[in-house]
Amino acid sequence: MKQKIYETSIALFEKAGFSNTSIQDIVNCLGVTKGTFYYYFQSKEQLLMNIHLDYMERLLTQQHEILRNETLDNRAKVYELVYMLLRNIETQGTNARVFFREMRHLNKENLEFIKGKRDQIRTGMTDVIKAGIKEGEFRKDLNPEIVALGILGACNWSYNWFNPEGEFSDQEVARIYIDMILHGIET
Amino acid sequence: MKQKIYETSIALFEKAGFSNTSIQDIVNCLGVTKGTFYYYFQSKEQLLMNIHLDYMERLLTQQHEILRNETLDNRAKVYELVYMLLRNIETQGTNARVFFREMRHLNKENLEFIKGKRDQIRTGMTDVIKAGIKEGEFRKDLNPEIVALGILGACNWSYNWFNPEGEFSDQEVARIYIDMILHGIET
Amino acid sequence: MKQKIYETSIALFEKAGFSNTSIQDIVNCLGVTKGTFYYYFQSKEQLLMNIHLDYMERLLTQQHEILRNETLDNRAKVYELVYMLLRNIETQGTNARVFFREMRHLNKENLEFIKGKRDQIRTGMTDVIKAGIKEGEFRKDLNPEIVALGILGACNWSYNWFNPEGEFSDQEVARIYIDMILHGIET
Amino acid sequence: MKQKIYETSIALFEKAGFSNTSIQDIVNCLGVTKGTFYYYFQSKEQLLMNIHLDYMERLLTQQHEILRNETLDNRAKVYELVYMLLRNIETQGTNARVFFREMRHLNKENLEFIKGKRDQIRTGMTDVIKAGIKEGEFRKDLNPEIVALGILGACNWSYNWFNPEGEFSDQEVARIYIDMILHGIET
DNA sequence: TATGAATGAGTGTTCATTCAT
DNA sequence: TATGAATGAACACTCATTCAT
Repeated sequence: MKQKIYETSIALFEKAGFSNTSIQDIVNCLGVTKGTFYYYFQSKEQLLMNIHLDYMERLLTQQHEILRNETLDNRAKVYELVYMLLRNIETQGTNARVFFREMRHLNKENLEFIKGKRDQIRTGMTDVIKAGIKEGEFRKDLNPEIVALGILGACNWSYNWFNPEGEFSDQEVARIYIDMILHGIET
Repeated sequence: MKQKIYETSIALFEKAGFSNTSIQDIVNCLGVTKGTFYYYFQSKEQLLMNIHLDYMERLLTQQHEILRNETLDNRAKVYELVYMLLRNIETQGTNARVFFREMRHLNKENLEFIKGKRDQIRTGMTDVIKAGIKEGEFRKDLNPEIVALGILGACNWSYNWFNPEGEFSDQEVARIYIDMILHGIET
Repeated sequence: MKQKIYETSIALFEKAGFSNTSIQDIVNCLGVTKGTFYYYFQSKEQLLMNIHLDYMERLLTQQHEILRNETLDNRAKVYELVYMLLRNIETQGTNARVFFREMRHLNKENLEFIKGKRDQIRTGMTDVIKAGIKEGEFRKDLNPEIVALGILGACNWSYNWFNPEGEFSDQEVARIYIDMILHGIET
Repeated sequence: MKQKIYETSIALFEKAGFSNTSIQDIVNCLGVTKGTFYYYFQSKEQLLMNIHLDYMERLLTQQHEILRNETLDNRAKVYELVYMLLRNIETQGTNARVFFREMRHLNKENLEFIKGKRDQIRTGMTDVIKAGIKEGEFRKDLNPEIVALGILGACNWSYNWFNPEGEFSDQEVARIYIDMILHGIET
């Protein structure tokens, strides 16, 4: 039941937004009553926090795998990170959209916590860029912080438009992005 | 007074979000009463729509200037477009954040309208990429639609982190982005 | 202008009801502003009271004419009274409907006053019935008060259905009513 | 509780009118909160609709009983119908007054529905008159539609003045009305 | 004679949450 | 484990009315 509430909520939050989805909407969808919701979740926000935590946990685990993989050079790591972000947005489109859109409905404390996690993603990317510069793989005249933010922006923004049924798969988009990031678009 | 309500609203919407900002909050800030708000605006949503229209209008006007400027080659146009987007996010940070975050609170009809405008920005960028490919300025082996989305993502995402008081100005960020986009980060 | 406000109000009150018609609605219809309304009328209720007073005044004047006409016997007076009531509902349908429906929106004092006037109509009818009984024109075994209320009910109720464009004119309805009242419907 | 809200509402609607009775007024009367009202009723109007439906249902059931009673001739049926209408106005005075006065506060759809039901009462009466004319019980030179409207008017109007504590009972009024309707008031 | 800005009390309605059962 | 009745605070919005100009 807890799982069912969790999944139904995500689906509804994506469709109508967190604010516009009432507990009543959620339990109506499941044919139970509001009491049931509060048996499993302390509050509406705690449910939202759960969704965020799960999403971040998954991302951080995958990032961790990539970063500690010593068989990859930094070029390959950037590729894997970009692909990982896009893949998660594709395979978990609903969760991803809820994550990116509804973060602001967390209270201050929870928000800080999630922002901290999100920052780990950013610093992970930044560190790879920095390492690549050190190793001579990447140009040293481009600020690694800004470059990382640019790459993350390109990836994260795709939650707005990425369509799994569309012409391009997550892998193809990742390939194009990496090609552009590594070699530029100029002839 | 209309202008004062408009500006106060944007400030509050940014701080707390559209849903979490009540008309009461807005008018309290100004020391007037709710009636006054409704004297100037038909509804809370119409105010939000006004904010969106203004923001898009400004962007589209500036984009138009760039696109029709025949002294610029496509490389220069991409630069100007990137700079324009970042500059607007810097100089109108508050408006920009409200724009990107609260779009979903428009009703269906208004949302479609604004999405149409937003699409003009996207096709503007795409067209420049395509033209650049035709002119031999840009590589022909990278899909222009995806490239455009990548560039816009990198730019737009900056509303999340861009800080006018920070180390880098909009112009510097634009320069780094363009350098990366045109030449890549690889050595 | 006062007259224009007066007439527009009646039209709107009939369409949407007194409560559901705002001063704004009224002045919008005339292309003026609310201040103008309050220049001519002290309050929304005072306007309603004016409408009621006018309607009653007209009715009472006409009733007076009939009652003091010595060339008519009581039978003829009943006919004239019935015809007068129906005619007013026909020719002033809008006013009539506002009168009958919105009386309750007057405050206590005004309501009492109007009810007093309305009672004069009732006692006028009752007195004619009583006189007719005395003169031997009408049966003495029917309570004149109840009979008067029955006749008034039949007439007044017609504001609910009377349609000037319909099959029957006010005069024809009056003739049928009087025939029924005087002779009954039984063979 | 639902029943209590229902009854309290009717009482208040009668006293002050539908528009002038707020949900707050209703729940104050019961010492509960507005939430409770909305737990049982979807809206203020739905409650009004319930009141109307109940009233009409009761009337139509009773009418049905009379019409299908084959032991009654048409004369007797008219009597029973008149008595039924007056009896309901007497015994359910409050409901009746709310019914007659507040019908206009229903929305278009609901209003049409209720008007349809009300029309069944009218056509019921009309049909009896027509049948009576066919059977030779009633005069054939009086239009049955108009006659029916006259009778209904006399009856329905009584919601304005009928007082159960008054000199005359519903039965006595019905007897006088029927006598007048059948035989007329002329000597 | 008319405007237009502003008020303030009120409206119907929503909803996260609680709690006895 | 789940219900269902109830709360109470909040919300967007309306409107008759006032008043300086």
